[in-house]
Amino acid sequence: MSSDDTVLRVALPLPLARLFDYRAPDGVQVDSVQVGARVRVPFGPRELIGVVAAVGPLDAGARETKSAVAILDTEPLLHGELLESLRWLARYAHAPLGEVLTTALPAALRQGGPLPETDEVVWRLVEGASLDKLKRDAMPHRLATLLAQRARSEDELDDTLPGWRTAARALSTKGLAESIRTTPARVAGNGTPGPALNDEQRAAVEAIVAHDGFGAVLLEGVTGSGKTEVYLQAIADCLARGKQALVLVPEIGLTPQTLARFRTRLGIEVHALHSGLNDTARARVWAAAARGEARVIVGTRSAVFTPLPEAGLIVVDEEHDGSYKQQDGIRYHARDFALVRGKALGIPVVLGSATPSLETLHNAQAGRFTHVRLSKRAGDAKPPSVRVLDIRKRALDAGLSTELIAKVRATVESGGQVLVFRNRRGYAPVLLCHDCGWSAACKRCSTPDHPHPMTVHAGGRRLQCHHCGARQAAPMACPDCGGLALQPQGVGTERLEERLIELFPDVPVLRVDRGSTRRRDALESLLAELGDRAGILVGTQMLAKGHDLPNLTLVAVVGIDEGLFSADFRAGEKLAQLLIQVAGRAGRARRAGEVWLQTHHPTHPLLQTLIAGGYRAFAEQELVEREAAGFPPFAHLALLRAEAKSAEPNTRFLALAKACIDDARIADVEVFGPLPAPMPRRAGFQRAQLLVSAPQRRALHAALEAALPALRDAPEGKRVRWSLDVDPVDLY
DNA sequence: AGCACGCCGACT
DNA sequence: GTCGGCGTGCTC
Repeated sequence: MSSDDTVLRVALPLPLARLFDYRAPDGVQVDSVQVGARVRVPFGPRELIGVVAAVGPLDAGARETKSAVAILDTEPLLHGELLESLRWLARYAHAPLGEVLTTALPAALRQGGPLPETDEVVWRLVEGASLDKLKRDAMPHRLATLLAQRARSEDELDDTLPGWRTAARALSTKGLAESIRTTPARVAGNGTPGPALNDEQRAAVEAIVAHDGFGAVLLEGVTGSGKTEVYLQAIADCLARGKQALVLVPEIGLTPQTLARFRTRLGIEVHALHSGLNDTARARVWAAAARGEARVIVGTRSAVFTPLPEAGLIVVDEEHDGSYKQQDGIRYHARDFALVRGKALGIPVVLGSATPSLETLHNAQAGRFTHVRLSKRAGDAKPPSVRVLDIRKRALDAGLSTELIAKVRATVESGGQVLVFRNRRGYAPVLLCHDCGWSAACKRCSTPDHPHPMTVHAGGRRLQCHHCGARQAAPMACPDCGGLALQPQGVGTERLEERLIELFPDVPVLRVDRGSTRRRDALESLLAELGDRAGILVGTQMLAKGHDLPNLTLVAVVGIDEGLFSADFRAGEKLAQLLIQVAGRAGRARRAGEVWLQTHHPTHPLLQTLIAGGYRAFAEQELVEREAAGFPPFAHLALLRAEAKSAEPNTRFLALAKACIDDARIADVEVFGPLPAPMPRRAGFQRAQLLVSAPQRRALHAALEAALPALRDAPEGKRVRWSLDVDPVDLY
């Protein structure tokens, strides 16, 4: 075949489920273009950056074929395992490859930028440099003294001597110091040895490093049992074998403390990937990983797309955490994709949690995962005692019972710290008119049947919708009856904070939620400021993990009752995980911890099971119920969502989808709906959904595969915004 | 997803 | 008389 008939099949960043064919640019041999290289191509009136997905013969019936403008990579940017895993993801999510690649690549590379240089710039003193002329303890002198010990990289200097650059320039002008570019050393560094492991931890490390090839290990360890020590030992072993390690952490788990601990213990650079990085920095870490220079990468969800040419281990910390699931665009689950990659790479994948997801527990019980447990808290820390406080018919003060207030008082008076957990931010969840019963609802998120209340903020002066973000001033008088009896109903973190400050004017009261802690390190500095002093923390689930608070002895859980009666089949699992995680904050040091749980439903089965038997007992029972009800992990789900200004296009489109799936006649596939979404209106859009369920993945995918082409072409599909979510986590 | 083309309302 | 609203159709 002549190469005139050979074209590049390019995946473009478009929601179109097909590839586009181009000829090689003028003067470039088609055969020299590699699959996985980026290309700049003309597309209608504009130009796009795509990735060559295949090089192959021109389609027989093809019409015009344009030429690509330029090939951007001589070596493919994506290749081998990562490219194949991403192809798998595109098939699994029923998403166009181009969109998957857009999600997976750092923005700077997606937009056609060059693979960044990853050479380190290292500063050193020139030979025979004399520091005598430098003013003692001035910046140049301090820098020169550091460099006299050994050469240091710019990154290292950023960490150790802020503002060093001016001094470096001065030293350079004086001919005392110079900078050189070097390829980062690949040696495993000299780590600091950690504490001796207990028997369980040692067994866990052995279970991980024993794998020669793929294997999933569920590391189920109670809070404070030292999971991180196990990760660190397994990573050290991985590094010693000359391999790379990838660690995934939840969105709020990537604190400077965590990184510092990894760095000192492993003794080498640890590359962080999180939402705080700019595009350039992100691309640099990606490049360093792709070149095998980055040996340890710690990152949040999207770090699962890091290339690992010399992979040795993947760790998914807090594997049950909801932030691993991407909720828009390509709806991948980082934990599941980590397992896919681990299998393709032939390396172990560690899933760690104190409260494993039911999916993971089920996999472990089915023998697909190795299950290791850490049941003892490290050191002499004891598990916290739990007390359920029945508040039926009790007077409450800003949601707090008299007993609880007394307990808080006793705790802070004895110098301890208290965490008051309330999973509702704002001042109050509802603004109510006591004269006529009117309550403030979000105009854009409410329907006549489903009013969505606006949350009261700023001590009662503002209203805010937590779903669409709408904000407005709180009305002075009731819009319905004109009465002046408007009252905030219920209690949010803001109101709790206000009341606790009044009750305890002598101790610091810190509120920690999305409203108070917008900046990444704000929580850090708040907690650092508090230190070991007596004080009260009020907050949402942001407080549920991370941060060791050794002096925290009382956790007060206030108002989880809404969560006990949610319609979502996963609500119980999420609540149980949250309660265990929050309770785990208490007493991580020598002082024994206590958890006080205020509820109107002390006999609720979830609470009873959780308190009597812990998460384990809850999970066992929940698995039985899920199996009986035919819910995951005993069935596989896909959710087709549709959104439109009015309800009819949604129903039409989803009815067509149902018909398409039914017509495919795949055994055991069930379709539920079209139904209004649990939140039937949001930001002015009517929302509906269709749930597809099958006991086997294969059947589910066959049904979707059969139905999707027709749905993409159908005119009904153009009148709605629709998306498909395979393995949905939230059915909202 | 963009972007162009294409037919109906309030402005210089 | 034009500027611009967003409906629908196409992109190798």
